[in-house]
Amino acid sequence: MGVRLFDTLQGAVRPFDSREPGVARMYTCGPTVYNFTHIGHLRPAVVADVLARHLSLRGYRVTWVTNFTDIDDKIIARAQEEGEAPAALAQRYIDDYLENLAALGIDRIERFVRVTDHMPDIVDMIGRLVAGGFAYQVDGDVYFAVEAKADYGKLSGRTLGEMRAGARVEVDPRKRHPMDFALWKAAKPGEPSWPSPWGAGRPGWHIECSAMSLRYLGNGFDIHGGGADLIFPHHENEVAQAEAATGVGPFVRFWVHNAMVEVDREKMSKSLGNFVPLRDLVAAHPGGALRFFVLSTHYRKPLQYSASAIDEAQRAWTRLVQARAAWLEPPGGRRGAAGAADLVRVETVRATDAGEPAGEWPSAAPARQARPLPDVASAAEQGFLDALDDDLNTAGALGHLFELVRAGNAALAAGADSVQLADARGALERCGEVLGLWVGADTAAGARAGRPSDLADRLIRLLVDLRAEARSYRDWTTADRIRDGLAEAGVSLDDTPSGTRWRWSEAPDAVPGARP
RNA sequence: GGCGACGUAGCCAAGUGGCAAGGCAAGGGUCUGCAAAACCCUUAUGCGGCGGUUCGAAUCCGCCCGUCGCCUCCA
Repeated sequence: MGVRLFDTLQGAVRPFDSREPGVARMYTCGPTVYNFTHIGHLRPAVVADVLARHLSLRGYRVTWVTNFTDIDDKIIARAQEEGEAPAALAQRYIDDYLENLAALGIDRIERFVRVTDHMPDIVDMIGRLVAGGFAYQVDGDVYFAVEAKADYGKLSGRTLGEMRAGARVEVDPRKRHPMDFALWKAAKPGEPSWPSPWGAGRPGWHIECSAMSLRYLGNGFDIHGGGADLIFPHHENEVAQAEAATGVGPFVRFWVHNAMVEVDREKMSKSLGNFVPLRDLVAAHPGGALRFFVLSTHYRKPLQYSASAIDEAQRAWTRLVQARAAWLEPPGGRRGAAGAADLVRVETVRATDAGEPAGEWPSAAPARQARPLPDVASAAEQGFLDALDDDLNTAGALGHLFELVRAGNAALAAGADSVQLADARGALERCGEVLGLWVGADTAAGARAGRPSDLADRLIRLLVDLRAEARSYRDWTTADRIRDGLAEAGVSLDDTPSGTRWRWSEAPDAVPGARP
């Protein structure tokens, strides 16, 4: 079927086709770095990361560029409040953002670009706009003339006449049209500035993304992503600038926008002050669990944030992680080969895709039927990938993943060993990897505690063996003491008919030393 | 006022013309020395409301109610 994506400009899902076959070029708008990153910034990054991973899987070489807006009015204002240089303040929050990306396994970004590193590109582009009659100079400022671009408003689906100019901000009387926006702002005394033909100043907000995306990805690149709150005016203005400057459209083939993260049914945002710093969440939850939370809702629907919603997501995520661990190393090791095939047939109520007579509606639910686990696994993986193809339907994809988990766990409970579970385990591993769910799953607790994991593994194994010995003598006091002590140290034990398996507890609170 | 999303179980959430996925929570059972984990069973004759189209509607159309976003801070 191929990948299909919703494009904001056309307002519909359509098949993804890139400018150059086999290559997908993507630009996402990063944060303005004047405050801590919150989960609202995380959402577009996770969505783009999954999109990048999925496109790679579907055979595209993915180039992904994202930016930092590291100079603007808010940064200057904050820096003055804090008595700090704007560049230093920006760097602090860039570091915060990068740390959070790393904690979440967002590792497909090929290039981070900063406004302050691209002044020549920006000045050059503004110059072209002025020369082309799309921009004009007033004092030391340069404005884009929206009336010079006949299709202005096409991305956000509105016309100049429909907009209430000045509804929230007083209109600058020097502008020719109220909607005209700044490309270049003259520097006030004491502000950072860069030279330009119009005098010392700094770029307006929108021009940077046009200039940098054109430089690194070329005109007509494939995907431009970001939060839905950027559609107007930011992306609208980007389109206008870029198409005015290049004279050739379209600037971007697919505009991909995620809906907002909300708190108490209100958008989370830095300006409303209702945000939770991402670093706090990262300290308390594995990256994979946070990704699960974001991906459990389709990216074009609002996502309600709450602490309990995160906890619920982590519990669900833990189910995936535990299945993955259990299938790799069932405690009993090898089993006899006799009757092995029966162990991996699992009950399933899902109707098979084949077998329904065409043109006839089934009148009753199909009877339960046993299917070989490898078949269930490949069907689940297929369903998972089809869901991602369908405009990145991650919530639907997760449904398929849990069906696979139930089938695999059932086989495991019936006595299947790691060899018999290999297909299911492989499918689970691959699917989870596309969503980046295994971040923090393996050694989360151990690594946080800063313990050499080899040593910890050996000591824990020793205690588990001692407990097994105590249990064989029916010495329940000693056995329970070991189990309780390990639990306190963040290690959970799973007794099964064929032996005991241990794992790091997913609750970081239980791990001494996990927090600084 | 304009433009655009959205409303599915106690909660979260897929599904966009033909059997209402999945998860969390809850209850019951199996397993266990007791637990935990895992497994099995149960939980929406109904998808915000009212009309309409259709053999058939959560899905298409109309009206209404409600929530959210954008209309130069924003991911």
